[in-house]
Amino acid sequence: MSAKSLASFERREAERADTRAKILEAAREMFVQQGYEATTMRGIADAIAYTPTALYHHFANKQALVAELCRMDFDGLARHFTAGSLIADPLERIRQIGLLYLQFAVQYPNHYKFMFMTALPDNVDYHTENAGNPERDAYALLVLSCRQAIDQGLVRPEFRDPDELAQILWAALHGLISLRITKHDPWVPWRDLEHSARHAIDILTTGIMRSGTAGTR
Amino acid sequence: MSAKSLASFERREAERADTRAKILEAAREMFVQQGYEATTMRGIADAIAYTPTALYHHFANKQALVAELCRMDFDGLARHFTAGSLIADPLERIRQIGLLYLQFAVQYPNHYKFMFMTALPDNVDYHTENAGNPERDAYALLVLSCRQAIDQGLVRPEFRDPDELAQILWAALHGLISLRITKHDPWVPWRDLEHSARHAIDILTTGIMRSGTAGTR
DNA sequence: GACAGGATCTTAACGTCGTTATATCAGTTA
DNA sequence: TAACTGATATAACGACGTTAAGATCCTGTC
Repeated sequence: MSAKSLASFERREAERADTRAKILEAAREMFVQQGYEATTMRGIADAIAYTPTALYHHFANKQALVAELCRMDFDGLARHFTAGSLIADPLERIRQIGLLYLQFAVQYPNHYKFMFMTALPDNVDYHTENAGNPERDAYALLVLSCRQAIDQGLVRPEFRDPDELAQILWAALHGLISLRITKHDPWVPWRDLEHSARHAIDILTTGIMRSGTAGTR
Repeated sequence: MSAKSLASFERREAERADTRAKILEAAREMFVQQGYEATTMRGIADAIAYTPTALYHHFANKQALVAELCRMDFDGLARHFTAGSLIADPLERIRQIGLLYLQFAVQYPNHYKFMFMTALPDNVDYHTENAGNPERDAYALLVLSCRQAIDQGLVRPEFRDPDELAQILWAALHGLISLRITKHDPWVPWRDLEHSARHAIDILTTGIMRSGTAGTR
């Protein structure tokens, strides 16, 4: 392969990456504004002046496209958390993680909906190589904080399992967020989300703490 | 209108109600087994040997059909709770409501998914006249229990709002349930649902209680 | 008993979706 | 220049929710 051919090969590859990025960008915008179901392959193609078929040369199908967006969003969430990973006190850090999580959900509700409220088929694998790394995986960060809280004797002895603890804490906030996203009826007189979330975090950390521990906040 | 015509009129009405019930029954079964999206009007029609068009003479569209099922399921949930409404102590009753809620979700996961994890368009109204009645509306029962707990001085003074309290409690369990329904990946090492739910209820009630109150369970 | 009216159901179709088999067309390579 | 390769387009398939137009059958009236 000549030097020239190498250069053109690289150029072609760059072009390919470019249209791929354009597809993702258009898909992200449509998805964020209209949600998963309302976003169609035809619509994405229209937005960037391609035919629907062209998308299938860059992504196997709609799910693969959407899995790629998902991957990027999980990375974004992890980055959203790095600021909070510095606080030393585990319980205080858990509180901060909760508030950052809420902030992410409020800021990007459709991303949130897609990341945590959409069941993807089993064959779709959107996990990065960062799984388990607390600096790149938000769940791992939460588990780590729980483990430290347990190890430092801050937690009631009934709750020795950091994963279970992390799941309970996560679920409490996810429940508040997802119920509001899903059920916007007048049936339930919803209270202010951030206010409720702060109270929930307060209740949970208090309920977890070994009685006599300082920091009722 | 003669006596005979009245009788036949009633018979026709009964027949109509009968096919309507058949549609609902088939729809429920398909929905419970395959979920909302996978259940098609054509499929329901096939199951009861009608054409898809026939369904539209009984329900305006798929959403209306599904709203009717929803209405019935909310009634079922409320009935699921009447057994638990008898316990006198409010906090203990809240614990029992939580466990019954979990039991319902485990027993009818697709009903649950449909009732609490599916966003219906705003124009769909599936609320019965029972809204607000603690004996027929599960949310109202939970709010009532929270209000009684507050009134009896069992709750920390920060949490005076029974609706907010009810929403936090509900959300904590809903989060556990819905995350497991949605995210069945290997990314998170999920713990046993019932075990986690019992711990969550324990954490929440402890976190809510005015310190010094008896019944740490 | 014949006949109009209305309710119930069917036939056939429309427009949408995700997806794919086939064709086209450009740039690269030989 | 001719073959090759990869990106894009055309046209179509089958499935979906839904609907317009007709068929069928029972009812009540004359």
